[in-house]
Amino acid sequence: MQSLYIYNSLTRQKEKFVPLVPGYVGMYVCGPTVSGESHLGHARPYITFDVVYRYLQHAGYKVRYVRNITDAGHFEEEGRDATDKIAEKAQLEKLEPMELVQKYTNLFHWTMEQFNTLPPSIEPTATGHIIEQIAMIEEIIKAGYAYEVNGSVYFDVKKYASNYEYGKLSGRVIDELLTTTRELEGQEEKRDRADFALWKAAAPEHIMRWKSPWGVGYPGWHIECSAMATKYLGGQFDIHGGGMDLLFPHHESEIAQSTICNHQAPVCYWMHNNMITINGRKMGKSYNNVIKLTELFSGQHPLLTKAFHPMTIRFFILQTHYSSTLDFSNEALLAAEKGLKRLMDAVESFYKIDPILVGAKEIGADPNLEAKVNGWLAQLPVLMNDDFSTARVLATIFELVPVLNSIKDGITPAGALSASIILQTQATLRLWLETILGLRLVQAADQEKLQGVMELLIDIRKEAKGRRDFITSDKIRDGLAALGIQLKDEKGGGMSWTHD
RNA sequence: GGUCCUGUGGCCGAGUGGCUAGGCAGAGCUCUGCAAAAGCUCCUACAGCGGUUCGAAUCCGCUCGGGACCUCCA
Repeated sequence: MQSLYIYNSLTRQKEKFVPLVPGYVGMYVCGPTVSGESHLGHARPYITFDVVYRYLQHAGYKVRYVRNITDAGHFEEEGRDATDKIAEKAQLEKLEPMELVQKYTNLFHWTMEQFNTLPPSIEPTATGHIIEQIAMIEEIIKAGYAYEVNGSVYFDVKKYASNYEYGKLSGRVIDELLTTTRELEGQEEKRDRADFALWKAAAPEHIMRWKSPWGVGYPGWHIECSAMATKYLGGQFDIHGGGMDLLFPHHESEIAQSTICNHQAPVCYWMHNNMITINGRKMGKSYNNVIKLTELFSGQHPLLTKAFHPMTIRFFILQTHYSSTLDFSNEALLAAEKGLKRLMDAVESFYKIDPILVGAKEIGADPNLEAKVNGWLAQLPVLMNDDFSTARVLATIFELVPVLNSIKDGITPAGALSASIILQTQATLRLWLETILGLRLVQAADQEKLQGVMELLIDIRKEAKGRRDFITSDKIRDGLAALGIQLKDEKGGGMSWTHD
């Protein structure tokens, strides 16, 4: 297998992927904050890194994939209102904080299943790692890179920057950060405006609170990822993923914290997915333009004309390279839906072809076509190794679609391809579409009864057509169409069907 | 204001200096009781202006447009 190249945000170039320990990969991806429902934008990193996870496994690596659940809550804005986001919402909904967190965690898991993403190896929660976070903060203080004020602890960015590179990942210039004139409230405690909180003292009414060496409070914004990544992946690990919007300050600060505690740069390859936009603007809370995933699945949103299947969304996302912005629109989703259906229909009927039954020989009759097919199949790993180019992988698979359909329809003679190439193509398509890209083909296992019913109806329709009783045959076809099942006459009198 | 990304045909989107991306939509043809599906064919674009080069969507510069981050954000 050729080498995998990954675009590393840290070095701003594609680099050959070499794991720290041969055969093993440690990967950390920033997970959801479970204080509310996930929207389309959140789906992108989880699907992107699901494919990365799948591909690394396919490449033979034993991967430990860690994706956290942020359930301790981030702060609306430093000091403006020391209310934990989760605590605030909980009061509105009259729920216990942990009850709220559980509700949205469950919903998140359900959504991930809909998308057919594999569960991570470890899914640690922030609240379950308060001890580790406190220990890490203590270490940073001991090392002299943090200071305590009134029960809160802040990271000393200026000091860190004098010995290490702060801003390397995000391209920030430390002096600019230090001299920015913009005023934020509640900064009095900090020695410098670029400093960030490691631990915050909790106001009396604050619901989520833990005891610490500095008094009762709650962990700061960035420390959970450093603590959990270190615990499960070690002081240095291979891949860290997340959205581009986390580059600064979140990941930059994560590097700083971990570097102090572990005495090395924590991550070898930083990967960042780009944003999903809507009308050219980032989809995000702050812009008030989000479409929740449940709205997408149900079609209940003013911008949507119908419900969209999770696989359509997965396909839609994979049709673009993860590092490009992806513009959402109802129209774009409709196009993705149609394309996916055409692809899957072609592939599914091709899977049913038995090379022996169709009379394929050991040597194909059309060497040209064979060469083309082989060429496309061989191209797939090459494209994927080029920084996970799922868009080009899909485009290449689409090249095969006319060939597959034409074999199915008997337009291309059965023996054009050799039996072994037919088998190999079937296996390769399954591998890429299902195992690597995670596009689930068959809807459900309850298809058996439906299959039987359909065979019966097809029999009746064939008989009717035989007597040129088109009233009956059309009734069957139209009736099924009304139920969302499309019956298609094929050459030679056969019939096949698909449904939405 | 600072840092960075980006501008591709009706729409979405790949594109490593030279060879057709692909999808959706549209047009024609074939097949067909009709239909649907499918196959074949057509639609060949790279914001603008300069420059480098035998040759640029692809490199450089400028102009114009769009966006992201700098604050919670996938």
